[in-house]
Amino acid sequence: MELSERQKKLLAAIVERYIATGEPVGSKTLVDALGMPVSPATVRNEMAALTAKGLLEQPHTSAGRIPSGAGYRYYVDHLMKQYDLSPVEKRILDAKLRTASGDSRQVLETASSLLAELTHCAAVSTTPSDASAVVRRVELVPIGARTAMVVVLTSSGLIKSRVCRTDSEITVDMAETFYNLVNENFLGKPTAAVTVAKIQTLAVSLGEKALLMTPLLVTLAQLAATTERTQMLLEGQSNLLGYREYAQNAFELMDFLRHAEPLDRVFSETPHAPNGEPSVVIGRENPYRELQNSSMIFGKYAIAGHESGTLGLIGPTRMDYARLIPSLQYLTEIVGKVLSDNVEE
Amino acid sequence: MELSERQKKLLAAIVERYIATGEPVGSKTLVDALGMPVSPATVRNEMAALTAKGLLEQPHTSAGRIPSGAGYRYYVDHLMKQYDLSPVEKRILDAKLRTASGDSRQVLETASSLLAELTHCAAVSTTPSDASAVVRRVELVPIGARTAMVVVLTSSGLIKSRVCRTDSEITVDMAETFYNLVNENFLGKPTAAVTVAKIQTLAVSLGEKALLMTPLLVTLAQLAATTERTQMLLEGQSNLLGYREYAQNAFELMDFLRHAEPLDRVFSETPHAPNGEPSVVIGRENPYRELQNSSMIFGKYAIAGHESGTLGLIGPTRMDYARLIPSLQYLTEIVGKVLSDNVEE
DNA sequence: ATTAGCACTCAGGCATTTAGAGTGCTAACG
DNA sequence: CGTTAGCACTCTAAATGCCTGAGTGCTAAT
Repeated sequence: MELSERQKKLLAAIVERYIATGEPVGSKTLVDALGMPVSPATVRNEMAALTAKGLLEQPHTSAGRIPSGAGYRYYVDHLMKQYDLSPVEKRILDAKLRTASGDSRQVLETASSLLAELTHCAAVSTTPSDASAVVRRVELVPIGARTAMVVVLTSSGLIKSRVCRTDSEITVDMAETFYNLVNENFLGKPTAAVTVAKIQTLAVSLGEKALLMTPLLVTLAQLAATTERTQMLLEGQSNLLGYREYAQNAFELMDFLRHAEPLDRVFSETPHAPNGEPSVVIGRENPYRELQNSSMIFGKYAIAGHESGTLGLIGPTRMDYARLIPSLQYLTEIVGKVLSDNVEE
Repeated sequence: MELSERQKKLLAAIVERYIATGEPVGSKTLVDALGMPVSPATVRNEMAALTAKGLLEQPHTSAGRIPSGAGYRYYVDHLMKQYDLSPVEKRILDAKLRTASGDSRQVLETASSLLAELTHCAAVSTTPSDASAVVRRVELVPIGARTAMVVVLTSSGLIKSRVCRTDSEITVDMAETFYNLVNENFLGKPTAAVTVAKIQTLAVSLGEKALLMTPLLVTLAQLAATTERTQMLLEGQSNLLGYREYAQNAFELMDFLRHAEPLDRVFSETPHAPNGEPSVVIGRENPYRELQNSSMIFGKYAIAGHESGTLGLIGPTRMDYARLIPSLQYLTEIVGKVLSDNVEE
């Protein structure tokens, strides 16, 4: 797509103005705003050319132009000047995230909240998942006579725990049997290997102890499963209600986002730059009908060098890409850093 | 307020019809629907009387009547016939909640989700808080050389854990010092007594070990604080978008609900029946402007006999009280039961 | 006490008008 | 040739007026 310098300047101006005001922009407004040394008529000619190339569209004849999907795409890819966060803002975000450190879920929750607040969009994050993760450690914490907490620690730094009630008292002997069983069968194995099926075969060899042991082992399997399954956290859906473009179909979108799992498909199908640059999916580029009025920006965060999960945001196509992309990028970076702290050296 | 039998019957019919259709109901519709042995004119007279008593109101002269706040109130207090859940539904709810048992937060999350789904309203729940709770047990779970998980168990059955990183290695010696310190100073004490201030005074007596110990103790204090602080969980906000009455001010309400803390004030200020009956706050009775188009139904769930937290729902004033009140009541009951399981005998 | 009849009110739907913003085209200009 | 002024044209949004139908309150008759 070949554009003259003037056309580029105009396209950028139109996109930015439309993002700011939400109103179609006309030739006159444009000359006034830019202080251009040409007349509205000239601008009109250029706008007609841009429309012919498919970069702009008209809601109706007597309105100004708004960027088309391709228009936003060109803007994002070639014209946009990114506005980074100020050092102060960065430090604030840093601090807020650090206080949540420890529990990965809580880190992601705060990250999503911060992102939503920062961008006035809906923010989504997926819990880290690492197919190559193995079980590094399992602990049994006594809680009561018949209650214990099972703790699983993976090589990717995930720590998950869950309380388990058993039918009989948990004796020292039982605990020992449990640890032995775990050490022999699961430690160092991929988390995917800790399944209920595997446990059933083990139970056979346990004889009479099996009955007492299974609740603990099943809990362990459930925990292992949660480390595998990526969960979606969504924050700030209500931000979207503020935008005119969602006035009509707010309900539809909200309902789609409630069961956010399909988003994962978008995340994985979109080819993304390996250098940590966020991906941008604009309007119609989106595979889901419900999202075709929306844009998404998302990036992978890396725990100890491994890409593990995604942080993203969803907003109207008319979003402030120049500001939001760097914001998202910064947050994925520090989320990765904070979460990497959990991985032992 | 004295009403004739016929007036009661009419009021109930009007409320129920308006709840079902959302349209103002007129005299003709009413006779048709009820198959009453009187003419529309008679009904009109009665309706005029009910309007005079403040139980009905007219959106405008040429429309039918809709119930006023007082009308709903009278209906809820005197006329309504509650529809209990079917045994099948109850069993399903039971089962779904049991699978979440173990973590109290997760129980409340599922309870809220179920409630939201069941009622098509927004559901809110507060984490249990028990001022009389004492620290029953503290455990330190080794995670890595410099990382440990602190687990706190309270007499009210709450289990909270958090990962803590320290500056130096966690030796057996350190762990022992930690346990001694905890046993002597915090075990059996109210959770409110585990404060950073208290820890600082302890640190003095520790001498050189203080520096190593403080991260662990501070984590402990944070955990104790989380057991104290009631958290709010909100689910199903998007359900509200489906109702006509929220079409206008959806954003305002959503925004209010985001920071749900103020709801706690409503919960505590409303006098509630001690026999486990849910409280109902209708429209204007609500202290917050943002909620004056809404009604709330909520009840306290009890853990081992102590009222601990609240389960509630928020929807349009025009909600199906007769069905929702029993639903909420049933859920508070079983949430209480499930959470009570965590309290050791 | 109940009812039929009737005049009255008012929101919502529909067509019409008006104002204004923005366009595309053409002819003139440097 | 690129740029510009001028102008007729298009189309939306807002304003206006009319009409219809649902629903009411009142009155007089049963």
